Amino acid sequence: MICFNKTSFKNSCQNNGMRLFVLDVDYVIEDSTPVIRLFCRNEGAKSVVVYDRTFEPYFYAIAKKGAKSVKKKVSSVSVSDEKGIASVKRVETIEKIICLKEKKILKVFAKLPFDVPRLKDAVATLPEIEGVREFDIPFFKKYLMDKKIFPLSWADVTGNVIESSLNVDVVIDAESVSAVDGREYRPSLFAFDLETILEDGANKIIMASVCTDAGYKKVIVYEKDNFSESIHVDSEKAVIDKLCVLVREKDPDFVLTYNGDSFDFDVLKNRAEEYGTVVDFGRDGQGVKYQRKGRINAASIRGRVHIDLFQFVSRIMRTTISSEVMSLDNVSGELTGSRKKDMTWETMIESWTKKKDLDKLAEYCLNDSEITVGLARALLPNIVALSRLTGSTPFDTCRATYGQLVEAYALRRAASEMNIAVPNKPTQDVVRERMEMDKFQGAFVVEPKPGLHKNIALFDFRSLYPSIIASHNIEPDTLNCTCCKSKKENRVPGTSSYFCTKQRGFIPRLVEELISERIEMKKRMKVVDKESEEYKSLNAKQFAVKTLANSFYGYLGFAGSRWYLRECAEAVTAFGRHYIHKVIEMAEKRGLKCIYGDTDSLFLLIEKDTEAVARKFLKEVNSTLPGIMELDYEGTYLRGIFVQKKTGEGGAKKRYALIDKEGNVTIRGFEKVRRDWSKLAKDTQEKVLELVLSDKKDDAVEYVKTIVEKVKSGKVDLKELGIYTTVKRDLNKYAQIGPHVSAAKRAEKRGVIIHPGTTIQYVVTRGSGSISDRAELMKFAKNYDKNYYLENQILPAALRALSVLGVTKDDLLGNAKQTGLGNWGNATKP
DNA sequence: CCGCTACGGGG
DNA sequence: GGGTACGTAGCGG
Repeated sequence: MICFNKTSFKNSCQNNGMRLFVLDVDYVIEDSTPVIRLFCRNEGAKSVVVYDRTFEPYFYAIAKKGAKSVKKKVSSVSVSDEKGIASVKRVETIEKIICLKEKKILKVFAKLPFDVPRLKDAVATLPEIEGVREFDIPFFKKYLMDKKIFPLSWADVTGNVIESSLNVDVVIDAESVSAVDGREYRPSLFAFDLETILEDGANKIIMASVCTDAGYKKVIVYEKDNFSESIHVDSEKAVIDKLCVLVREKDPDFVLTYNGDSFDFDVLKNRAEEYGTVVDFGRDGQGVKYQRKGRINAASIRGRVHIDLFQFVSRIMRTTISSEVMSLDNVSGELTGSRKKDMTWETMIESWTKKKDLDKLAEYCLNDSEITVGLARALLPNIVALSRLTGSTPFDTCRATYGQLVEAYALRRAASEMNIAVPNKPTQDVVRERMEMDKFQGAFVVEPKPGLHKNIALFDFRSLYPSIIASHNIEPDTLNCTCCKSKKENRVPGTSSYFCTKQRGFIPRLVEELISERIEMKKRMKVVDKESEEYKSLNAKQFAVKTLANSFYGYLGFAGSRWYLRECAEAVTAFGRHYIHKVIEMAEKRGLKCIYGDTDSLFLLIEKDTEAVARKFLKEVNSTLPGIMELDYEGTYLRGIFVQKKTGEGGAKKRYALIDKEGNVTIRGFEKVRRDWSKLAKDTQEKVLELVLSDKKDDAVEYVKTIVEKVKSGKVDLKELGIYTTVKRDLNKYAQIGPHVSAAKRAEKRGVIIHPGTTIQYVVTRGSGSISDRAELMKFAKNYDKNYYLENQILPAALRALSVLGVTKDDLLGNAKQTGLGNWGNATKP
């Protein structure tokens, strides 16, 4: 522990209060009392934990009209079951807003957070009670809301220093805790990464690397190597122990991983258990804890924040990132420009089993940690801004879905600012019911006019759905109100529903505020130096605000939502279709053809004076749009290929490729980066798109022909034809035998051991039977099935881009009388 | 068409 | 633990 003068701290804390930066929050039970723990840094970057014993669990109960002596009855409620006895501690009468109206309701206190869900059932079943509220909000969240404390912001704390077993500089027993402004504090960062090898069904640790934002970089290894940054220890166990020592020594606020929740921490925990040791990264000596969060287990470290960047990327950034695969290599390459070191998985295994080039392996391992720190620098401003905006801890923010962001924000604003008793979460049955309902009509899509187009202007509505929610006052409580019944205003297009025009709804109010805040931020950003800290922080804030505003529409139609109403979500898309129709109509009146439109964007063909005509059109459209609705002109593309991609419902989905004046190529919706396609197919498709966009269709066809010839000749390197998949379970537990399982099973018969978690690479070989019958692991493949690779890989990938230009399979095959390679299907019969 | 299964990232 | 929460492509029936 760092040497620290507790006496001076004590004086300061009692007299003036301490200013503390809040990193994380939880609670424990001590002497049958809930104790909130705030994990903080003070202004001198010392680690401080605040104990707050003053916060009591409670929920609300709403009495029926005319019910008598309700308060007394509720006060005497008590539950006794196998979990023990729980009694209502006390009851207060307070005023809260429910469905836009102020009401007197009961605030029912309990002794323990755990008692709340039990007591609320007992209270809810009383004949005098109409309903119960706010029993379903985690205790620590309720604390943050009621105290108006925001994570990653400052709090003023007074109290007494106490002794504790926690591994921190000081612990305070708080008398008061309140939010306060403070300077920017940058949490310290510590990334780590493991390299492992699968042995006897377990992932064993080969080495671990660490990298801090202060520039400390090391690799912990237990085999000899000459890498300059290696720390040598004598066993796998020693790697774990040394890693823990480094974490405690560097004492970081944030521990960073890429997929640590489901990989690195999982491996660490399993190996530590094997050796009877503990992954002691935290401040309580308890090791890593797993918190179930839906599908994943979130690895949490008491007193530090484990940020799993993969979680944040795959949940929140996914729509912002153009790569379809959210691997560290792709994501880091796109966001920071640095990619992973080139090392195939096979090389890695070979390096380890043969103990050769271990220096390179160590260097590769260290690079992963360095890249993770770099990626964190790019992403943390967004995580921080979202935490501050929604009031969620960074631990929760980086693992949140869009729905959870909205819920956290709305809960905060409603409960702690607007005195609203928030609606309950739906029960499982209600969620299921909502999900089983028929899908409602979604956005308007103009089917792409397939083909290669020139001089394309792109327009889109600025924040279409948020603007609609705000402009038309859309939320459950304003739908079909009694006060606006006789009016014709604010009707949902194509329906008889309407939204109130007299009383502002809670959700439209929040959304409108978010939109106008963002406009202010954007304005400020225009006059601020782009390299400045202010600009970067504004950019992160406007991203947070935009993300949140855009999520409200989804939340209105999300089955798990507290503010769900199908009619509201339907109304939003109905207004959306109405507006985009209107713009297309205006374009067509002016002779501008719409070649593709989706939800809020449209591509118009403008043959001559593209820019000038586009700007004039924009001005005309905007003069007709109501309120805050606005169309933007995004720019012009020289050429674009548009393709139809049939999906089950709703027709065409985004699939197009564009090239602008500078030669920048944008590709959307093609499968160029999916790993279940062979490299040859992906490369072919990319090359074809590039050639077509450069107006070289004939060259593209010729190019594919050369590839086809190469495939037919049998001379393609098998490495180009491998298809990757992961074997997820024991091979005998698969009910459905796909090609990869089949290949793995065959390999097993030849003595290869394949455990769950192994990524295999297979090739479809020549012979008879189904594709599964002929799939072989790369290392056993002697040849390849020309027919399969043409039919299922090269031709579909190439035609995806070329068929819209009238190119057929026969064109690519060079002639129409292919007989030697089997059945080509009916579609291509001459 | 529906219903079930497998998958994501990591090594 | 103020309970336990994904979304979807792809295939077989």
